[in-house]
Amino acid sequence: MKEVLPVFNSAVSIDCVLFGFDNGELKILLIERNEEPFKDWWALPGNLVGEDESVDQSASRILHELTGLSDIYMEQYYTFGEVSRHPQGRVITVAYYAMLRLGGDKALKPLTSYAKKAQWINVKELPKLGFDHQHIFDKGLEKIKRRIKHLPIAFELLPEKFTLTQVQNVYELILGKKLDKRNFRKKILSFGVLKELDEKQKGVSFRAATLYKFDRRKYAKLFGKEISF
Amino acid sequence: MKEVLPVFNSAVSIDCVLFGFDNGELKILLIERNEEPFKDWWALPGNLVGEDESVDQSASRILHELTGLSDIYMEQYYTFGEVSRHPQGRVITVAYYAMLRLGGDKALKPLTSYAKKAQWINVKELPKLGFDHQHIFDKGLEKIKRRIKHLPIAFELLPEKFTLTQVQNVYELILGKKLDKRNFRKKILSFGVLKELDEKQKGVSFRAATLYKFDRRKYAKLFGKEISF
DNA sequence: ATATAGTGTGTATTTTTTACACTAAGTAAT
DNA sequence: ATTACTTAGTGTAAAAAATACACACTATAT
Repeated sequence: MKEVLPVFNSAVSIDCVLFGFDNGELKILLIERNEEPFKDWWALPGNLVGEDESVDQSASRILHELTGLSDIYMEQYYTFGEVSRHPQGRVITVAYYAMLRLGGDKALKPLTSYAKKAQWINVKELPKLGFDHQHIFDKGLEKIKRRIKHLPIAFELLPEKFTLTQVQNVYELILGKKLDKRNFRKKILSFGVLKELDEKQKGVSFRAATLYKFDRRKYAKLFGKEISF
Repeated sequence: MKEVLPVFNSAVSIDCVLFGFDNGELKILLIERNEEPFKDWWALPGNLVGEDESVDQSASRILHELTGLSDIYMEQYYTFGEVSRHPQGRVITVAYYAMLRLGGDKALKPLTSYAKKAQWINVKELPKLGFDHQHIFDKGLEKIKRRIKHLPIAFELLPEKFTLTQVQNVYELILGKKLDKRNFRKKILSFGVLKELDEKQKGVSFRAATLYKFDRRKYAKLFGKEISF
């Protein structure tokens, strides 16, 4: 298959921006690096692409190795290719994002010594990140802001069963503004991707809210909202 | 600056999908290759990224070398990273698109022997393309479809001065469907980015249409249309 | 003068978006 | 059991946006 090898002009890496929602907070998954450069710094989970895997496969593998998470569907959103973005040489990085339900259950355990640990960190209290990862994160946040306005993708952040107020909280956190309760409910239900359950919220010291779940089938049929001519 | 070179795991290339509108047709810029692999095939203008240029810079340079075009603002839209997409080895490619006004004036002249020629080709009569370029093109077309519904970016395809009917033609070609004339005009003017000129279309054997031009300042302020909550 | 071909325009209807405030239900404390 | 507290849950009117729809105008060519 390989006749003439192309010149290798840059290494290629993956960086992952994983958003999670927990305890009313929007969080992002970071690792504490155990290798130079930026040893002991916080950074996005990322590493070099392998020679025998597609970039999509690579993203899943790298995320798994650094955090122990698997079966996370991530979407590619941008490739960062400034010449000096990596201090040790030319590395072009392909960025992925995903939105995730956090449940406390899944423990984060790096499977390699490349990361000391992986941790969910509130986006409002981000530490200084290595490389150009702050920039990559910023673009990722922009991306999901646009995204949740087109597809009601934010359900991925929620537990299996959730209340409408929780959904609204997620939207408000991502968009960074308050929304009207009645209008929000009308709208979100109008997408037709939520199924009302016979069940109520438990363990609260006030009127329990109805639980809903997300209908993946109907969701799959939804496409972006667009200007109509 | 470089302390430890990262492993080179893949080469990185750029491919450009340039859309142009001319003579009522939506066209795309292709080159006829003069090098293996796919010698004598049509392909998207593309080549390897240089070590001392960002991917954005690279895209401009490569386009220039293969077609003679310069000062084209291109936007990155996706990175294709399947393992075997290039028959000679691992090459991950970053795809860019742009929309361009065609005027016949600018001649296309490859500045390197890598391409025999560059030519605008009607998207309805695309030849078989080398590599996975058909796929890259398809994704690019999807991208601009979504794009023109959010920003009235389609003006980039039109000459300096144009009629509303021309604008409508472009939209109909890209979206692949007929639009209502009165509603289209109402909508497109409502964006407030068109300036009506005192001038009329020339050289037609029927009532001449009013010419408009595009107001870049107002355009810059426009952002995507979004779901409101 | 007439045929032709594209230009240019308005209104009524429907749908979507927005703004806005009170009652209902469950828990906890007394 | 009454009360206080806290969040859940609901409707309507007004404004804005989207849609559907048809004919007269005007420049040119013959």
